[in-house]
Amino acid sequence: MRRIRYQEIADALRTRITAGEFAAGRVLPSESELSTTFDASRVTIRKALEVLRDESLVDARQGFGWYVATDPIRQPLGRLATIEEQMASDGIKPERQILEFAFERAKGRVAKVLGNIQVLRVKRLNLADGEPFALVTVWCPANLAEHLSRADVERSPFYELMNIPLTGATQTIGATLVEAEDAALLGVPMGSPVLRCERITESEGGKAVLLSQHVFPAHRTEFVVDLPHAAPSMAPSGLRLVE
Amino acid sequence: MRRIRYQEIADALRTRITAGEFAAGRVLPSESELSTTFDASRVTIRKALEVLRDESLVDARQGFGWYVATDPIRQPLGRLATIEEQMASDGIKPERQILEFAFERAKGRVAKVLGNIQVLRVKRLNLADGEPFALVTVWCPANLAEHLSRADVERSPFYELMNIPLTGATQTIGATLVEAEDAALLGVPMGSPVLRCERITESEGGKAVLLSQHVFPAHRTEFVVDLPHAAPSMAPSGLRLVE
DNA sequence: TAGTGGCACTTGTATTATACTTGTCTACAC
DNA sequence: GTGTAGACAAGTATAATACAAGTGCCACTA
Repeated sequence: MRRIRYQEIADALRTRITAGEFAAGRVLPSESELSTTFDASRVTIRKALEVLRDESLVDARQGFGWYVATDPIRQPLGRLATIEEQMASDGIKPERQILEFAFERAKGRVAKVLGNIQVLRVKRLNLADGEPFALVTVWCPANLAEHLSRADVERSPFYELMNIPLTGATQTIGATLVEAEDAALLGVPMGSPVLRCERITESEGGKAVLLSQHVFPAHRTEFVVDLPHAAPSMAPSGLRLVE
Repeated sequence: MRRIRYQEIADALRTRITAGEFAAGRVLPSESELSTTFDASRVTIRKALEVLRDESLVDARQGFGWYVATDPIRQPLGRLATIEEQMASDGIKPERQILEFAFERAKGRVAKVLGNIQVLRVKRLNLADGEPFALVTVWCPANLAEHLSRADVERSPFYELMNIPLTGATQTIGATLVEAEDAALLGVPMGSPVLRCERITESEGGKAVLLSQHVFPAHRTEFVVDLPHAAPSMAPSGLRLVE
């Protein structure tokens, strides 16, 4: 069965666009240009583009050209897949095992970040295909966590459970040797390197509403950071010296 | 993929301005001067400058000229300070020590990223106040590195020496135990954890033009990543599993 | 010395022309 | 219904030009 030509072209363009070949806001090649590259008449190219316009993937202005539509929802999709999406696409089933679940008074680093208040502390082991790959402790102000049950945090990621908008986060990544207790939980030998990550998640107004510490066995995990513009530095951007 | 000309020029000017090429309060080249250097009409140059004025990056006075706006608040938007700026503000003097400098044929991982071509390989030790904090190896296609001398790469960061525009980079961060040779160079005991980072820097069109591998002693360094919008995931965004 | 005018330069703002784009139509073939 | 080929209208970005108005500077003058 032969496919209709303009739909073929639409498919080709769609994949190239969703692959990020044309960044948002940039202009596609003109109809006549595409006409020569696809060896099709301008009318056919137009039909293909109009299919994509119906999908609100692209748009056009007379005298200007075709450009990929700026869809804010599509943006995060263009970035790196989160680890859960990656797992899902790999057919790996993520599991969570709650180790600790307690309301208590913030102290030390937690009090410094969230304030000297009552907090919920959840310690959780994340597994991929039965293998542990992350040990996470999350602290959340008690007044924002009153509706949460132990079953809730076992079933869903924490960020989905917050019923206030989360606007941003700052993340610190370092490396250390694994501690004895963590080694047992993660199933790695003593002396293994681990990635340590602290994340402060903010709500509107820049107020910190979540503090989380993550421990990843280094042999199974790595971070990938996309930098839209290379910083003029000898060091990868974001690195800093600690005393 | 076509781009609107004046936006291209605005981008070029923006990077040059944010890179500090024109100190705050100083005057930019005149419109007609820019017109000849960019080989564009004055109208187009004006449009580009007006884009930057909307970003309150520059401003103009009739009969005087264009000057970069003195807006210190804008700085954090220019993303995190590089490690060199941080050092400068701390009064620490960065030094570089060239360990290896050789033209050779790409092989293995290097060939996979840059292609099977002739490359320049530079291995460099970075020091802060005389203390080593990073071991960096950079591979660069030979045809882009012909003008570089050993003294050049000792004096300046690599990214400043490239005379083609660098548009972005992808960075992978992991942790391992230090290798014997690296331990000696970095002055850390065997069995210490280190942060390992691989960075692929791209030029226009997404073509990889630099491959660099970095080793940082974990006790002195950590990464800080600002996430404009928190990803809905239990894991810090960018983490991925390795086999 | 102090003031003034001229001059070269700048930005601000038009106008015109041109090349290129999309939008739309007709005619024709399969 | 699908595709090709062509033509024309309408819209856009840019180039080239011209001129008004503001600024800085310097030589000249009283």
